[in-house]
Amino acid sequence: MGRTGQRVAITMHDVAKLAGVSIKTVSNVINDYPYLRAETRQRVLDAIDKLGYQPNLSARGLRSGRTGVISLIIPDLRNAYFAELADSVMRAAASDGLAVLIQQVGGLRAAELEALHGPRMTNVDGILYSVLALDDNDVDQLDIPTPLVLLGERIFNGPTDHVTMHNIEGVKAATEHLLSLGRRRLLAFGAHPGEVIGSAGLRLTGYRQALDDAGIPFDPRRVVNVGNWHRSDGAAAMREFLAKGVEFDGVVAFNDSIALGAMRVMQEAGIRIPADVAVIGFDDIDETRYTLPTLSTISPGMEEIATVAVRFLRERIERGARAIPPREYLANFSVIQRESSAL
Amino acid sequence: MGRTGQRVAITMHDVAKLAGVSIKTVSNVINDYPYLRAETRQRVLDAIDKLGYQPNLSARGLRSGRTGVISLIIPDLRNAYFAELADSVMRAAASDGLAVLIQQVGGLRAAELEALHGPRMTNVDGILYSVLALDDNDVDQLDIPTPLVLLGERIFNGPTDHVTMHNIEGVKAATEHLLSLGRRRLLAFGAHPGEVIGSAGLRLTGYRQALDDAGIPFDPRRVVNVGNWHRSDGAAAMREFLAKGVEFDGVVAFNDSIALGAMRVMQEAGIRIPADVAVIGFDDIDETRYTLPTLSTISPGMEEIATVAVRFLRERIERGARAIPPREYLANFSVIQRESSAL
DNA sequence: ATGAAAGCGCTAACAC
DNA sequence: GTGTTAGCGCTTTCAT
Repeated sequence: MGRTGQRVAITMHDVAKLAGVSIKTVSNVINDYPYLRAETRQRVLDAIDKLGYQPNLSARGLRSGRTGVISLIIPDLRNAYFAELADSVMRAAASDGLAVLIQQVGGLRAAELEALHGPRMTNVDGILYSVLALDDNDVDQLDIPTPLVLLGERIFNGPTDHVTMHNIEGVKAATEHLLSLGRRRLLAFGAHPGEVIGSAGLRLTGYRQALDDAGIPFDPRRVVNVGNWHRSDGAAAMREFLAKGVEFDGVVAFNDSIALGAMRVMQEAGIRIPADVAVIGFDDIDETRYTLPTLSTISPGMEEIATVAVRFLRERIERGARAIPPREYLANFSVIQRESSAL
Repeated sequence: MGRTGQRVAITMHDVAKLAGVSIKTVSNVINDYPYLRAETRQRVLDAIDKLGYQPNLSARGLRSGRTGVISLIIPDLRNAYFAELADSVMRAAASDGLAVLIQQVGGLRAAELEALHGPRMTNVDGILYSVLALDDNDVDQLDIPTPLVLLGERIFNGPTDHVTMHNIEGVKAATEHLLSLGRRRLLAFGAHPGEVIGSAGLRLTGYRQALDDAGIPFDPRRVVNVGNWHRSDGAAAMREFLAKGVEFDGVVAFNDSIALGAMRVMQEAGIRIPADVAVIGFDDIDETRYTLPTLSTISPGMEEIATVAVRFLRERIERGARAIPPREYLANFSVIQRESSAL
């Protein structure tokens, strides 16, 4: 069959014959083997050019065990956060000559396991896995032969590298920012009941720490659960919360999307932002710069996360999946003040 | 070397030995060959299970010429439109058992050509190509052995399938919608000077047709160029346009992102939407449902585009890249009226 | 209904 | 510096 979808493919053999050398020499040229006569190399290069030869990546992958492809497991590209993460990862990977196979798993446990253990992993050099459905109890599931780097907050102390953000410190800083504006009745917006180790759990901890440090009593009525973290979920949760009549003058939202959904609902209800309620989000997705008002947020250092994650993965690919002890990396964050928390 | 990154891999041989059958029988089981004794099949299945065998996709790809991977060439995932397109394509592909390798080319000509002609294409069964940098003059570049389906507007009458949207009719309907509100001084927002065949050119044509049909003279001062179609470009273009002092009471934006950027700038300038200026966009990206005001738009039938494009590509993969004459498919669109063009 | 054997295109030992 | 050869793990004739 030969090259995908085509009946006849040009192989190294054809190039070798045309250049009057052996197939090994062609391989040497392609792989930049240094000890080649310049004239030989040029003859091979000419032949490659003339025939339009392209190396067959499946064959190379089979023989060498390297495909030049890494897989990125994420819940959902419609979530702006993950779309931006994917973009950053692809840029970082591209500069290492790696292609990225994105696997959307929609937060489904079975799909995440399939992506980790299914046959597709025989075809990629490594996996970047943004954990959502698995948690600390599933650490065993991460013991796979393929080089693996974890993103996200659900699993710490796994058998491999983990690159993530300062969740607690970031939300603590966000909360302190609203406190510094004189706001005292702050919503923790985006909690997941009972969760401790996921993003929602950590961020709630950051919120509580900031209140504690400021000597402000924690009021559980001001903890608002938001199941998923899409805009629509934030809107729905805020609608429901407003119906309860609990007073508040600030919103610490656990991500930007739900902050924007909530902001929209508050504005419908005649609440002025930031005059009546100050709002801060988390993620610094692009659209926070263009909403009305623009949204203050925590920039979690996504570019840094992507770069480091790809570097860690490349190191594991090159030196062996288990050759490096597990590493933990936390990217730097910063508070971005915009109109939604202006003075 | 064996399975990626691991020194020892379990192969069909191991399974065959354990099950006491030949390697061919194992292959038959895996590929659902029907004429197998149930008992044999079960014995093989048990052995697969026991050993944790996974077929090596590189080997299968080399031998069969099928990798089960298609590539999606798009400019940029940070653009919500393409993120949503990628999501839709991946869902459609997943239901056919295909994985998707996303290649971000950033609208760069060299990168698009590389994605079409580079070695990576030997590793995928087919390519979905959202054209941005190439145009009608590059039709020859599309003559590749890999099955190919085009998306977007830059190239018509190529040698292969083309799945796209009703650009002219969609913007015409958008324009008519604002006209039906009594608005007469409408901006065509997002033009590309001199472009005819791209999205911007087609959409401008739709705008002009609607004006012509309504007997309203075309005023070139109300055609606003916007280079890229990101939010920030829309904001910048609107800022510049407002400085000119040309009056207007409606904006027909050529995509949602620039509409949102422009809306934000108009609101800063004290313009009320829709009271002073009605706005309609194009694409129906998710966030148009949550902005203030929500954005009226044209829904271009993206789900349909993704489904049909994947189906066309699958047909070409199965029957041969050149076995089917070129097809053209236009998805259905609809006008979505929201607050930005409320009465 | 199952087995034997060839070979997809490449890389990597090992010669020379 | 360059050529020969084996073999990665699978699918696919061809036998039986």
